[in-house]
Amino acid sequence: MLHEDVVAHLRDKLIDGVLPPGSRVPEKELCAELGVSRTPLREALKVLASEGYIVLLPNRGARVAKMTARNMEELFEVCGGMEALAGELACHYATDAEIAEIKALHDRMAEFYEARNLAGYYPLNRAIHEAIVRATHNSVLMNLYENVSARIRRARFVVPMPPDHWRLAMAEHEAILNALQRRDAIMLSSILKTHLRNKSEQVERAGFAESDETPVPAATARKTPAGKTPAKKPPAKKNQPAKSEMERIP
Amino acid sequence: MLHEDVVAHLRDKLIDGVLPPGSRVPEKELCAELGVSRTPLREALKVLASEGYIVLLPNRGARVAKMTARNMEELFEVCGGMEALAGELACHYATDAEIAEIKALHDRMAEFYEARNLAGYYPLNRAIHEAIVRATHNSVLMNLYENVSARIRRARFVVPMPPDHWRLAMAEHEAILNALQRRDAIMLSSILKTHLRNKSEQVERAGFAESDETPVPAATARKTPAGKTPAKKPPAKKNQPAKSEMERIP
DNA sequence: AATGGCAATTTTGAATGCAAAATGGTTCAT
DNA sequence: ATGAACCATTTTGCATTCAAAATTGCCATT
Repeated sequence: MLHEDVVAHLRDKLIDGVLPPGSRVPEKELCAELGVSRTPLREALKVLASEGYIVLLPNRGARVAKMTARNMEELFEVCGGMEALAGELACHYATDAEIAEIKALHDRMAEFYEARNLAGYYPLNRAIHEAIVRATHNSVLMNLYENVSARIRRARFVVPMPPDHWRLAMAEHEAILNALQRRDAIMLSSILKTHLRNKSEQVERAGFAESDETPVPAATARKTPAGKTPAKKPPAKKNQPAKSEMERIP
Repeated sequence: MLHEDVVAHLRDKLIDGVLPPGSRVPEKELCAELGVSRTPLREALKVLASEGYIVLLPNRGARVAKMTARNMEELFEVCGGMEALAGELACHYATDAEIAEIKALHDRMAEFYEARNLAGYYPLNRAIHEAIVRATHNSVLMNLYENVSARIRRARFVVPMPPDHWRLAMAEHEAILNALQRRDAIMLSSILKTHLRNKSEQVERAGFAESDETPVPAATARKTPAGKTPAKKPPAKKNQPAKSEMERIP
């Protein structure tokens, strides 16, 4: 299964930001790196484009999809809707065992919160949300959620976590678990949507100005940016919507 | 843009049921039919697989995704969640012009309802739902909705429309328009979810038992577009190799 | 020096070719 | 007769090749 491997590998690279938003996707170098020919690689690019990670420009190759503030907003809106739906469905369809499992995850996460261990907290937070989605027993929703949440995850490197936000998030998680245990669909749905909106606002406040205009030129091993030594651009473009670089999509 | 053409063409074929669920996707014949080589066709298959229309079996080619009752249920659940979200967002983001446009569509649809013209009614019904989603100004949601609703549309050939169901649907649409005009997000969201659930139940009642086990074989040029009247189960086995085709998905 | 045009190179998109796997049919042993 | 094993054919997956488009570099002209 070479094809799926290539898709998975590239998707991870895109989620992890190894290939920076706005940059070109260098077919040749990726072929060399993965040890495959262009055929399976191009197939993978088509798939990743349909998943929203990259954009295909006819006769001009692929570029990594940018993360604009608006785009993140959209993703959060959709993700919030999905989580709300997941909560509602989970209240109907989750088994007691699944709810117990989620409680276990929650308790472990709470311990990390008490210890103020963010690195331990994050994975469990994610695991809980994924477990809720799984508990819907709705594979269509699982797939779409995986896509949307992964696209959001691309932005995770810019989120700080102020103490009061963290406290609020933890309180919301208490309410989430509580509503799920009572199988209160309306309540769980509502809390999850609020939870996501808070996260969205927090991310928005953290700001995307920088990723809006990465002047990143070409490619993979960018030891030395060949193009135009962007080094000192940041202050200049702050207020401008900055379509300067990437918007060459005529 | 040859690649996109191939994807679009095949997707239409899949939505329209020209390639029946469960059947093999004959690469060679589609190449001949579309006048392209296998390379762009296979790229298209990968994309369609990621969109959920077909299933790729390693070293065994592609098969058209089946529509089981459970799968339809899942799609309707997700679609309902999306429409509810769309209604909510549309109340916030729609322009007055967009709402006016939706009202215009609604009024035209109402006329077809009065005339009991189902063929005229359906496209407008769909146009209204799409317009609501567009009015969210959320392109992520638009893309996902397009995918989910198209996958549901594959099942449309089995839905009858009893008079009282139609009356109920029309009443719901009145309420939808009303809530949207008042920008009552909660209400609109709720009505849309109910509206979809009703449609889902109606479709479920119509039944999918048949498509759960379509003995349909290879399927290249199906002149008879998969009418819901196979009616000839006995001879079906005779005409086709039958078993060697379908159930080899271990 | 800056701009415009032209040729060389690179990159993209699709067709073809080739090895491995699966499928189908036949033969042969039980 | 059943079915296990073998070989021929088809199909699949990927690599390679080829033509067209875009990008780049160079030079001439202003």
